[in-house]
Amino acid sequence: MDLKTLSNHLGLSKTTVSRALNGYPDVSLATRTRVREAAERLGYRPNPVAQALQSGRAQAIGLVLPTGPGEFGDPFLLALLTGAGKELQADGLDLMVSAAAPGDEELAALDRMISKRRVDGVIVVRTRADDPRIHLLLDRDFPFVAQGRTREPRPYPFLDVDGVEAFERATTTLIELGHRRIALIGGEPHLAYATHRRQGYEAAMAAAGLRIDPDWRVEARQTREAGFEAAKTLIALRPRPTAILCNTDTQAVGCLAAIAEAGLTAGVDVSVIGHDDLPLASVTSPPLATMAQPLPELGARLGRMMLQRLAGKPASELQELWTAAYVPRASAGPAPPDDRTRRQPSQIR
Amino acid sequence: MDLKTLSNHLGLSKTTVSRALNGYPDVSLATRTRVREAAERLGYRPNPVAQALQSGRAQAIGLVLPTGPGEFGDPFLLALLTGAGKELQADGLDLMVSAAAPGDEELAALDRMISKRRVDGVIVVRTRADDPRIHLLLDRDFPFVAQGRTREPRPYPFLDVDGVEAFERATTTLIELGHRRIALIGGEPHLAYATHRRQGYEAAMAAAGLRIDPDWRVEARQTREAGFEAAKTLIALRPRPTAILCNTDTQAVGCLAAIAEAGLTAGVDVSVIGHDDLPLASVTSPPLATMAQPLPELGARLGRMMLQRLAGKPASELQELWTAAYVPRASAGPAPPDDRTRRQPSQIR
DNA sequence: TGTACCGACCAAACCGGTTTGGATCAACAT
DNA sequence: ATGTTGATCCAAACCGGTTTGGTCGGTACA
Repeated sequence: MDLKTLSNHLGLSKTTVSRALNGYPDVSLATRTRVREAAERLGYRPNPVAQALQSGRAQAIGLVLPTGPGEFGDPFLLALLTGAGKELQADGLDLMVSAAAPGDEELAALDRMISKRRVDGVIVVRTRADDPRIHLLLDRDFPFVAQGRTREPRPYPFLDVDGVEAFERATTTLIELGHRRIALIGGEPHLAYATHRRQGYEAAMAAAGLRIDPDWRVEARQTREAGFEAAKTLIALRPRPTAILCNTDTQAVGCLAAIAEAGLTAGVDVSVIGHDDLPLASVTSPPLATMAQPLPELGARLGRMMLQRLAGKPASELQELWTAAYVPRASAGPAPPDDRTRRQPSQIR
Repeated sequence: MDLKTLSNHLGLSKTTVSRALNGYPDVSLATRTRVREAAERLGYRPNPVAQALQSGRAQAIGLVLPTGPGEFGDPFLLALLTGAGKELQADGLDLMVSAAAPGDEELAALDRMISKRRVDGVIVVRTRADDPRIHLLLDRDFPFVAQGRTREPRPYPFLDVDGVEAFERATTTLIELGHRRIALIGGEPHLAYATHRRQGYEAAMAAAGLRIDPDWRVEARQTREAGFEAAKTLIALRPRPTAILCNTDTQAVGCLAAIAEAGLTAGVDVSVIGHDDLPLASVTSPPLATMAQPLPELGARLGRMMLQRLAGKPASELQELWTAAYVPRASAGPAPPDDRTRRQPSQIR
């Protein structure tokens, strides 16, 4: 059922039928309702491909999934995608997904998407500190929204969860539990959020007047294995840190394994806090305390921001910073008593 | 840079340039190469929307993600999506993703996709025993491939991992470890794979001459909580089952928690085997033995099957059954000795 | 010399919508 | 009687490609 068939059927021109369906006022109300009823009854659906050709808009948003070896099957991304997809769908936009490993492959996928004009905008996920995707999109003046911030000075729309604040709070939480020797397994510095979280940790330590031993601050990749190795090094230090903050839950899981292997108990001898609240965080032993992001809501908001961007809202008004929630679990407990006494001798005397 | 500009630039007609680029033989070789070089140099890219309108093919494949409350952020789906996406991309097809909860919403999403003709084919994931999506697609004669089988009698393309074989093997493995009282936490019967896995369990028990106590076979939803509750019931039985097979890892994780709560040790007092090899399976305590599916390969194969289907290959030649791999981990250990002796008294005397 | 055929190229139609720039006609004003 | 105006409706152009059904000049064959 196409427009021509429908208009013949009604004894009207294509033009009038089209305008009637789109609610133009130069079609009489009577005709308008007659056309709409016939369209409904005959199950007429405008061909979106033809509409796209005419309007120049593809009615679709692109999303390139970074699926590197380490990031395989990340629940984080799927949740984001779901949230954004539903929001876009409500406005008749489809979601076009392409999977590519970070780096050239990913940039090529992005380039293909936008130069083929199959999408009207792009959602960039897992922004990196110096992100070539952001450069590409800004250079081409192509509409996009980013999940996360970069060092890019030009304004662009983003939605981020405040990593500084999150790790400030995680660190403060540990300090309030009596910890003084708090270590950090940070992420690789090219990841924007890794840098932010490190800054939050440093700020909270400084605010509490606690010195950070250089040995306490290590960098590791976002894998379980890297977390395991980094934690082993930290545990071997003397005096041993009583708490370890991990850049992500994935690392934290490796960290828990290292603690167990050393014959120590996580949450008792050494406390651990991660970030992301991945599904596995609640099933580790002990369950992992972590900073949670409201993933479906983040995705939904990204979708809505994309719509607003396409509607012409300036980038500078589309920049939001959300706050992570602390999820207390058994891996974060009070500092071991001997440690407390050593650091607070006045209370003993 | 569109076709008209390019042809003006070359002093040729749109027709000739189009035919040159598409390699028609009624354009002289000289002209053909000249056109191709100019197109390359000027960065001409045919507008896929215009091509889609003309050809009637959308150059995209649809995929509806079932994202119900319980299945939020399933790594399984993302891996599948990635594998399929890469394969399709190689053939110039994009992947259009829509997220919807199983049920009416999901069917509506599917209906929208195909009646809008925005996709040339559909990949159906997580097939259910009596799947309305399959009915819809077969009724409309719309090309698709399914991940998993249903009770549908009409032939259609599918790629499935043999659940019967997988749980036969899991059961046999437990029997070889000395277990005799083996219980099953099955999935809801409307899930095709749940039924298959149950059949495999029953077949292996029968083949070993072992009776299945009716109490040992319970059904539970695909959640951690349901697995926890089901396992609690099983553990309370006397004599207690020495091994529990779980329909999915998600349930198995709950099962492990129930075992720990009862003061028992998984892999020693009660062995557990799951299915799927989710990332979290390797970090539970103890690590979870499970049956693994080669997810990226499954996705890639689904993508290639879709291409073959579009190329006209008959459905009956696009039906594959793959085999899951057993991943031994500490949650599956030898049967407790007292149990063995009771069941094999001849060796004691 | 006529005509059949072939290689190389092209104008126009087409895909299915939307937009542009009228056309038609009744009511109203001058 | 003559414009003017406003309410309706429509033919044709357009979006950017592909396909159809040619044209045109030259060579081969009878």
